[in-house]
Amino acid sequence: MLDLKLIRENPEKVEKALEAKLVTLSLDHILSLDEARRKIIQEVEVLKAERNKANEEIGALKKEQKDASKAINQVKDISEKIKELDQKISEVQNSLNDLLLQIPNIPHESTPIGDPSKNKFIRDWGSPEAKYVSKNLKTHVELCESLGWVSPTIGAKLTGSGFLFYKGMGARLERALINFMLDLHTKKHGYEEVSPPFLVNRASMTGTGQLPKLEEDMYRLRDEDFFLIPTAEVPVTNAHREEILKEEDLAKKYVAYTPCFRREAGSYGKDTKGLARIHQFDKVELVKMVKPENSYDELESLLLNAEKVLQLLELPYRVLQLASGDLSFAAAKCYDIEVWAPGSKMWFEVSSCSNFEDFQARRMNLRYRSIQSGKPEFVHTLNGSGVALPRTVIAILENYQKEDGTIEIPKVLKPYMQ
RNA sequence: GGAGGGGUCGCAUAGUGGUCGAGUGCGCUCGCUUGGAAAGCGAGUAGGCCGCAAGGUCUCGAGGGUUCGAAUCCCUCCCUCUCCGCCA
Repeated sequence: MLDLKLIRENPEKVEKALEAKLVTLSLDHILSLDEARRKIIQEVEVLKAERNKANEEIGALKKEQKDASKAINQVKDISEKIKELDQKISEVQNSLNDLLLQIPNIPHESTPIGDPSKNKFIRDWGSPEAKYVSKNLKTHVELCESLGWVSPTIGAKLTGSGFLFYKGMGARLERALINFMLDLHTKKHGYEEVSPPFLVNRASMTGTGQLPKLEEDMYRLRDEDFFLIPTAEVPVTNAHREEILKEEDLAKKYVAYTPCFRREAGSYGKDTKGLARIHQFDKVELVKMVKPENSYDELESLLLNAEKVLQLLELPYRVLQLASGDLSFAAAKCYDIEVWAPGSKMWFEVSSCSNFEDFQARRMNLRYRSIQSGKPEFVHTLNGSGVALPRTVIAILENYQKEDGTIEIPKVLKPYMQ
C-alpha cells in the first residue's frame, strides 16, 4: 500500500511512476475521497467534543441526583448527527482502502523503464556447456521420461495436469535439494529456519499483496476463506503482521521450505511439458524484515545468498534486474536469477529477489520501534527464492546428463543422496 | 463436532452503565540515593486519525446494536482454555 500522504502531496509523481509499471489509473478519485474523509472527520469531531462535554455534565447532574432530562434531550440531536457522519466516514474510508489496496508499488529509481525487453543484464556465472556431453543433448522432458524420476501421468491421474509425481531418485533429489538449501541458508547465511502453514487466511494474502488483485491466480478452499500459499513469502512475512518489532531484533532473516500452489490462470499453452510451469512445486524461500536504511544492501546480500545455491550446484546462471513493466505488483526493485538449461537451450527463472520497501509492511501494519525517535516506523520487507526446485532440477538434469543417459549427481548433493 | 470458561495498556490482574484511555503489581526507562550495586523513593512507560499548532478525537479480540452516555448490557464472528467425542 502506498502512503496516502505521498499520493496527496505528489499525485503527478505517483501517476508517472505507475505509468512506468504499465498501469494507468487516475488518482483523482482517491484524492477526492481523501478530501471528503478529512472534511467529515473534522466536522464530526467538533460534534463529538460537544457530546463528550455534555455527557460529562449529565454525569455530574445524575450524581447530584438532579434532573438531567433537559441536557439529555439536547444531546440527542447531536448523537443522531454523529451517527450519520460516522457512517459516512466508514463508507468513504472503505472505498478509499479498497482503492489503495489495488495500487501497485512504485518502482525504485534504479529500475529500467519499459516492458520486459528492457530487463537489465547484471552478471552471469558459469559455463554454458553441459558438463559431460557435447552433442545430442536431451531436454529435461526427454530425460524425465527415460529416467522415470518424475511422472506427469500419475500426477494428472491423481489431480490433473500440472501436478507431478516424483519417483525413486527423482523424489530423492527433491528432498536432497531442500535439505541442502536449508542447511546452506541456516548454517552459512544466518537465516532462521521456519515451517509455516500451507494454508493462509485472507488477511495474510492481503498483507503481502496477492489480494485483492490476484485472487484468480490462487487456489481457494470452498468451505473456509483460506488459500493455498503461492509462495512461503505469504505466511513467513505475515508472521509478524500487526507487530511492533524491536529495532535491535532487526534484521529478521527467515528461510522456509514449502510447496507452492499456483493456478497459473491465463498461462495455458505456455511451458506445458515438463517441470517448467506446474501447479504445485517445492521452493525454499528467503524472507527478510529490515530497517529502511539498510534495505537495498540487504537486497544485494539476499541475491548473493540465492546465487550461492547455484554456484555450489555448479549451474550456470545469469542475473537480470527487472524493468518497470516486469515488476510484480508489490515490488519496488527485483532481480531475477535465471539458470541455463543447455538441452532446452533456455534460461529458466529460479529466483526473484525483491525489495518491497514499506509496501507490504504498510498493508500488514508491520513496524519496528526506532531507538532514535522512539516511534514506530514501517520495516522494509524483502524476499527471494533460494531457490525454486523444479527448474533447478531441469538445470541439473540437462547440465549433468551423461552419454549413457544417466545423471551425475552434483558434488554438493552427494552427501544428501546417500 | 458437543458442553462450558475466557479475551482489558510488554506480562499478570482490577474494573458490571457516567469523573475509566482505564487502577494495582511485575517488567522497562530516567532521576535521587550509593564507592558501586541491591533495596528504597520520585517521575515516566500504547497506538491510530484530524489539525500549521494549540488541541481534539478514536481504540479494552473484531464488527454491529441498545443508550444522552458502553471495557461494563444485547447480537454475530474470530481466537483461546477446560472437559467429552473423533483422530495422525
